[in-house]
Amino acid sequence: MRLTTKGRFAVTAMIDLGLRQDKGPVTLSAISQRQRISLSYLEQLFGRLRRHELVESMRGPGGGYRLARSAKELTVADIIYAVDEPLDATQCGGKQNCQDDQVCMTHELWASLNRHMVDFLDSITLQDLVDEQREKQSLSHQPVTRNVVFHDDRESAAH
Amino acid sequence: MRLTTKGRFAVTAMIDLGLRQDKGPVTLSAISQRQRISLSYLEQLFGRLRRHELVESMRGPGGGYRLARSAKELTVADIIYAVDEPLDATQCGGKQNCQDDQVCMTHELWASLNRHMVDFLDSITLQDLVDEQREKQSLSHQPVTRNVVFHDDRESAAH
DNA sequence: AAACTCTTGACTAAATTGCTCAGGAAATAA
DNA sequence: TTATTTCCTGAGCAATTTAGTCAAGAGTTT
Repeated sequence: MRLTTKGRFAVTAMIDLGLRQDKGPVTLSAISQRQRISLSYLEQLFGRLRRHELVESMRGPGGGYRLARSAKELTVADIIYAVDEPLDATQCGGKQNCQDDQVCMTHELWASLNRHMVDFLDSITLQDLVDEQREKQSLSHQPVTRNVVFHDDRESAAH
Repeated sequence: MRLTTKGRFAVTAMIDLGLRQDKGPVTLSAISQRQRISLSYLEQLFGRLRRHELVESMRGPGGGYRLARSAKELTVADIIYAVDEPLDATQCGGKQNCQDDQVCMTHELWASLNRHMVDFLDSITLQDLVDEQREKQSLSHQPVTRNVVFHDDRESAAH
């Protein structure tokens, strides 16, 4: 399980889609404008999301993308795996050049943390994130900046 | 919060250190051999870990590294932040080129998922991982491969 | 002095990120 | 049929990151 900005772009776009798909298919150019992600990059990401059957596409005017399943049955882990592809994490990658116990231990260390991560990200559904987002929007129409705490404490401590 | 193989190397190395530091300082070359991570790369990683005061170093024969605090007070998030540095995640990075609500929404989407991740990784201590590892080693001295399930189901489905 | 270990910095090949650009292919509307 | 809209594909690319190598040094111990 790898977590980079690529996966984040995908999750962001999927939340946008989840928030709006009730009014029919959502075009990539709309998502591009709202979320400030380049159209071409979105096309790449949605190509993968489609091939992994997380979204469905419709061409032509009035077309766009729709979720292929209910947002409740779509987890963050699903999305990240769709765009972030394989990654075997361990050096020996399950293959059997794993000759002594020590390499297997490295193997095990990884697998362990990885399992934690996957379990966690698999427990968050797209619906959760959509709901969270709807709540925030209905609560305040003031600048949302107040909510954006982030991990600034850590970062300012680092520098 | 970014999660790449770099962070994993660091966590692996720290678990190795946690498992062995009771017998005195642990050298990087020992970790390098056990975990199959290049010595030079470990040197880079431990430079950061030391500067963030997660580990202490001792030079000369018999020297090596030791945890700077108890493994209970060291979380996975600490380690990952130490080696993976800043990363502002949002496009506007807290700065005020965030002119309309829409950019702020992207902002908010990120911050939200990020908070989930940080909370989670902050809840796992190095001690947790060390204990888990000790348990596994004492349980079986058979090849550990059985435990390594990973996400193969997902990957084989993809290809 | 010799051996050991950390420490720093310069450099590098390969991969990944986040695009641009150029063309198609399918669906709809005129 | 033609124009328009949208998805779809692939090539290419600059910047950054990854995971190293190599070389020289600085502090400790024997």
